[in-house]
Amino acid sequence: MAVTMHDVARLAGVSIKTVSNVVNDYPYIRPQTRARVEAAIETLGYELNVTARQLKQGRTGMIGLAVPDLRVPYFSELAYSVMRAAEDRGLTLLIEQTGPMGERELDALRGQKRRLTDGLIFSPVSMSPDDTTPLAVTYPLVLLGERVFQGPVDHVTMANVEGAKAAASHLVERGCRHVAVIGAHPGEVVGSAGLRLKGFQAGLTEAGLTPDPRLVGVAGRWVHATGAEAMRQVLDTGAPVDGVFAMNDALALGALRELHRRGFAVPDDVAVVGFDNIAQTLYSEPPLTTIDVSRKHIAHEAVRMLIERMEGLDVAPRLLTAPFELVERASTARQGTT
Amino acid sequence: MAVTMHDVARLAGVSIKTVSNVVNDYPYIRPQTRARVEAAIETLGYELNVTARQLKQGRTGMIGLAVPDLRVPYFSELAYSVMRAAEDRGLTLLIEQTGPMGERELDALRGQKRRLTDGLIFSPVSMSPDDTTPLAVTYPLVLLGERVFQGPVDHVTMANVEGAKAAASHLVERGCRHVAVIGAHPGEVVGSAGLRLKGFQAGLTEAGLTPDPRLVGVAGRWVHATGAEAMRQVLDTGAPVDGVFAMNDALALGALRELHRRGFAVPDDVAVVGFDNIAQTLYSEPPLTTIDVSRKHIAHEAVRMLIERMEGLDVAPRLLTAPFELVERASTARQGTT
DNA sequence: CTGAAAGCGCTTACAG
DNA sequence: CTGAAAGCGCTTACAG
Repeated sequence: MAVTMHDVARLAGVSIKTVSNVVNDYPYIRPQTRARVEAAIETLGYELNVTARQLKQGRTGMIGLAVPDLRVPYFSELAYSVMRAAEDRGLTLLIEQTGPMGERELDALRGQKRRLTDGLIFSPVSMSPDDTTPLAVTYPLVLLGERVFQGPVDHVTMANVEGAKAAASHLVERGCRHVAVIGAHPGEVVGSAGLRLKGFQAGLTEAGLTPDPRLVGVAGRWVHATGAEAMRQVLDTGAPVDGVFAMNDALALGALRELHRRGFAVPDDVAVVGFDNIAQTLYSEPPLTTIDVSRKHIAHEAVRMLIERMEGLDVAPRLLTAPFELVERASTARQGTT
Repeated sequence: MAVTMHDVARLAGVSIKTVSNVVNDYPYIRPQTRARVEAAIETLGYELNVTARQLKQGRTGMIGLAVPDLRVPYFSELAYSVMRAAEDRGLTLLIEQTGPMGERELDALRGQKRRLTDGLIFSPVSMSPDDTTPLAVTYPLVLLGERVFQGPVDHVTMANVEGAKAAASHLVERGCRHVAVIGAHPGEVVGSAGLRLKGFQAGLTEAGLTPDPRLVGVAGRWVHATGAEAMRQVLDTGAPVDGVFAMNDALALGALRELHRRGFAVPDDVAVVGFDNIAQTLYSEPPLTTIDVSRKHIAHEAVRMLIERMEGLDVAPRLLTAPFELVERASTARQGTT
């Protein structure tokens, strides 16, 4: 078997309590005792058995992050940020995938992995605001992302309405008069699609423009392919288009591709704004203006709230809204400034 | 405290051994005993304590995957594939980041997380083939990726030379005569940069072309920005260019951008081939021809080899080379076929 | 500042 | 098919 504290204690001539004290940086240890123990650890190549500590302490030091699909840049970048935030707080992050459509969300919520973590940060896709009962769990849980739940848990969301409104305003200020929106989910009002549509239309209305129903492109999933398809449908209506707000960057990149295919110049013929500020928007042709919702901020706050719950904080569910920022790039540059 | 096996045993009127048997699907249990135990589990809401099992069994059921940076699409797609492969074998994957330049590779190799996993799949970036001593570890380890190590461990690599050669041949067959390569690391011969350069030049030579030193673009890191920069430098030499092989897709997308900026049409003026087949190559403008090295295959084989080592297989270090495939898209379409 | 000892909740030979 | 019991390797009051 492996070297244990008992072996170290024996060699150092102390009790295992003292070894434990040294390993855990307990302060009041006589320097020479500490030195003897450390020498013994070195000699034997002792390493703490984390599992035994976990069993005794009733904690694992791990937290879970459940996202739909790591292949989607938004989620891999989110995972990056949450992992960094967790490390900053001395926690290990266990990433789990719930499937592109959230097929395995219930597994994540109540599966055996929950016994491996002290809490969960959960980014839902398929859960309906109508049925929040699966969220009534007995462990610390923080919800992430775009849906608004009245549920019994803490929640970090983003400025969907305000961000979309800023995108619309930016396009109008730039001179656009026929602004399409890509990514709508007809009938959905409390999810990110509904909120971003609402903000977008508010931005147009405030500028004195009337939203044109022909310029609303529907896209169920928010990926490149559906963005191109929705752009195609909008253009096929024959309505004039000189600006596009896509509800996320993947849709925007798909729309960009369809615009190119049809011979539209971006930004001179059509200006485009996305949402999320994923890394590849820096390198699209042209680089994409987008709404940054600060994943770093979201990650940091989510970890902070989760730790508070893990430490026993007992207050009503909290809702935090991360700030946004419009990042201007070439896809909305004014003519002649490209 | 939580409900334990003892509580279940008491309620069901059996010993905890029997409860354990039921929980672990031990076959020979009298049906009515099993039913009583299952009823008790249901009544009490019992859940197995995974940590206690881990301590007793000396295994955690987790394996680690150490990659540099989840924000890089190649690695997030790799993580996706490895997680799926691990799940297929009943293992939980713990993803770790070693930093964009591999700053924390040694931590991953010998840090405390290694006590949380039964083995490690490690994708190194900064480790030198000259010093493989950090790889002489006491736990099951499988190396992933592009460097060739003579080290003491199993290794899954990809067809770097052959894939690059196929890319070069494809460009030549298509009619290119002035083919640039992007991503070279001067002086490096056994890493992926060296191998892909070698394969590329072999492809040209075999076709009777002479590699032009002005057409070798150096790029330390392989990201969009350095790809654009390397493309710029190659074009600035004034040498004619009608084809580009980029050593990975990120470089290719950066090069694509620089070509657009300068007014080159792709593929009509310059054809471009990348390497890796990351998802966004499907949606670039134009979609990118690239070398697919089958992350799914790599992931599956790496997990398989690791499990064999975890089960005690004691043979000499093995080297597996994943197959490749040239994926043709519009960035190398012949004139008139776009 | 340090020691002796209980116990976290399982699994697993060993018996029967 | 099932039970009694040891023990995985720690942490932690409790004493001193």
